Amino acid sequence: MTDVAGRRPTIKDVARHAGVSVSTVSYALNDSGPVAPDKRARVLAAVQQLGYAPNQSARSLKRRRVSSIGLIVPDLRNEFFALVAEGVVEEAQRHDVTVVLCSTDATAEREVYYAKLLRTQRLDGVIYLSGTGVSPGALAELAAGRSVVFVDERLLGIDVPFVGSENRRGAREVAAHVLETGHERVAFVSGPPALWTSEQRLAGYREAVAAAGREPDAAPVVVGDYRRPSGYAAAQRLLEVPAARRPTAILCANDLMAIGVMEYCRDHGLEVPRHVSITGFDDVPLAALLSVPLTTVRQPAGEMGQRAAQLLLAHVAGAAAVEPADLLPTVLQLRASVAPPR
Amino acid sequence: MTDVAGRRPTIKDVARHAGVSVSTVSYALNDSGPVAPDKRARVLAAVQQLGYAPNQSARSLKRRRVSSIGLIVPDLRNEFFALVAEGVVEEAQRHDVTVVLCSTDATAEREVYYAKLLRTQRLDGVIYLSGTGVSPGALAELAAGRSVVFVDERLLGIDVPFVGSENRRGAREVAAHVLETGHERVAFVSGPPALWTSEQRLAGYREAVAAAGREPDAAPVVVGDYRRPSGYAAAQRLLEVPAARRPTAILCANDLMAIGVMEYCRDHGLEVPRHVSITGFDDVPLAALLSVPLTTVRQPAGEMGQRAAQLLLAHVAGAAAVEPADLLPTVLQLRASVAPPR
DNA sequence: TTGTAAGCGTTATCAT
DNA sequence: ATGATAACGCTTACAA
Repeated sequence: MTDVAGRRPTIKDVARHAGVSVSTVSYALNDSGPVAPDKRARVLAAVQQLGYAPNQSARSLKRRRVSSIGLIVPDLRNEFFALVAEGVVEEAQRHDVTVVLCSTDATAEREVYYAKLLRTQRLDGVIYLSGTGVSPGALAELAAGRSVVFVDERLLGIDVPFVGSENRRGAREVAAHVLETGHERVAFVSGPPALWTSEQRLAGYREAVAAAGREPDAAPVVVGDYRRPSGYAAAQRLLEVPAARRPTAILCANDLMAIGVMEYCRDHGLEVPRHVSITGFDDVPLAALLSVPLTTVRQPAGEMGQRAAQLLLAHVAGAAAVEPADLLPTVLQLRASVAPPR
Repeated sequence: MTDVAGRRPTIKDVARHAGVSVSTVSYALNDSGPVAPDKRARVLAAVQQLGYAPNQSARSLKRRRVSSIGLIVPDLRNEFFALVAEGVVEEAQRHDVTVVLCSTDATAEREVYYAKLLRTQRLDGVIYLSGTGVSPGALAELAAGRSVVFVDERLLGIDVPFVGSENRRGAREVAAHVLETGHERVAFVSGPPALWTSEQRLAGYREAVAAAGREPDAAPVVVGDYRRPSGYAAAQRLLEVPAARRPTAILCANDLMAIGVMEYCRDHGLEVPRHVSITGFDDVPLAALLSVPLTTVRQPAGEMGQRAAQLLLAHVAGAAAVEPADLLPTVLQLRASVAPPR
């Protein structure tokens, strides 16, 4: 397959083999210059015979770009992030661009580690799904000069392209739905305070409560962290009170926490939705498959990833330009986990 | 932050700034040669001031390795693969090695595309989770000379390091459990025929059936494809028959198909496990959260990813050597989806 | 149309 | 201990 022993063939080997110069080979392979038909054929044949593949490092060094982008996600085990990642990879593949996967476990430490790493790697761009909301020097630096697109989570104080969905409207709608169903005492389990999505979803919830003319006191908020156990803990705090003060509906800032709440209910003999109605946010595939299918708000996860990649690649690879993207629409998913109280 | 306008600082800039030669800078930064303490300090200061970060393309070109590995997965939306991916990324991070994510949607076409791509990229190695079992030229070529580790799915006819679990024993155990529970008419929904895991799990099932002294006829097999809809379809075929011939237990070659079977049951008024017992394979996190928690076989997904990365990096980066890895143990997870018949 | 040669930014060899 | 300098393999003026 190769004809040179030991090392992989280089463009020089191909040139020699085809009896042409290296530039001709390069021209032929990249369509970057005129090449006589017969020489082109000889080049292609030589490439075939030698099993030649250009060295990307050399190419990147010369071209000053690496044809790959970074993808920073908090945790692939959260289906929402997995869906976004699939969207990104699919779009990147269309442009023969490679995706470097960085999973941070939602820790600031690892987010910073990767921000630095990606800077060193001189990637063409980065798609950033923050799990912490922290915006320390390293991240600002990452964004500086480099092409970065934030997805899902928006970092304040940095002016960077962003792809997200209508968190606020989604939250308002699902809350309004619950209130219209007749619930008097509702509660909200929010995400981590520093995050834009947390803030937006909470705001939507409060708007709905206000629009329904309820006292804010009748709509308490417990702080969670978007993970399942925090939903469980929140349920404990909310439900271990005298029945008269117990909320009849618990709205959660994401599906994972809603599942945590459901687990608590199951463990403590509370039926959903008979005793407690529950809602989530994201509509992960799992949501519809739960013991009690979860009423939630769908974010177009795959599309978000895809659009982010389009946006980035438009900057980077001169791909077709894309609208700077407003907030993508969310869709209310009505399922069995919400019913009138009592 | 940078002092040269427009372009990013190079090692030359650092050298000039620190008043030393480029080789000294290189020595200082890589601990690859002797450097006087004061000069080292000056170099570090210059690096800091200029915000210098070495150009990876140049470094890779020179070093002849890129410090990154490829990860080919069928689909991150399958939690099992997401878990493996997390394991890989975590281990890679420990060695400052970057992971290039390739998601193939379990199509041979995309598997081949990525196999070629990774070859061109001259990655240091590839971790390969096949979703098709195809082993055409491109893949063999990928494996040739390159460091490749297969995970979960083993490709026959190629001698390559492999990390997997005891599929056969796991399947045998769960099947034995179901049979011991008293089921007379059982059925199996297998994975795609070409895959090693399919074949192993089917073999385990058959062993258990034989060990229980049952006629093979009393234990039919329906072919699925490891995806949810194929489980649904299989259930339809198995359950739309006269009650007397209907299996009382359906064993599935993975969790996703088991979920599909459950959906069918839900849609057709069949209670699990009262009318039908169901089992899966993988133990994805979702399995325990289903309306009826699923009896299944746990594969140590994260650990598999981690070990694969260790194995690969030992080859590649001279990391600590690792045992060539036998099959990792599986663990039977007994849950509510199995009960005695009737 | 084709070839020669000058970089791209590192690393590492070899003098000093 | 330090510094020139020659690769690494490719792209792309520029020359022929």
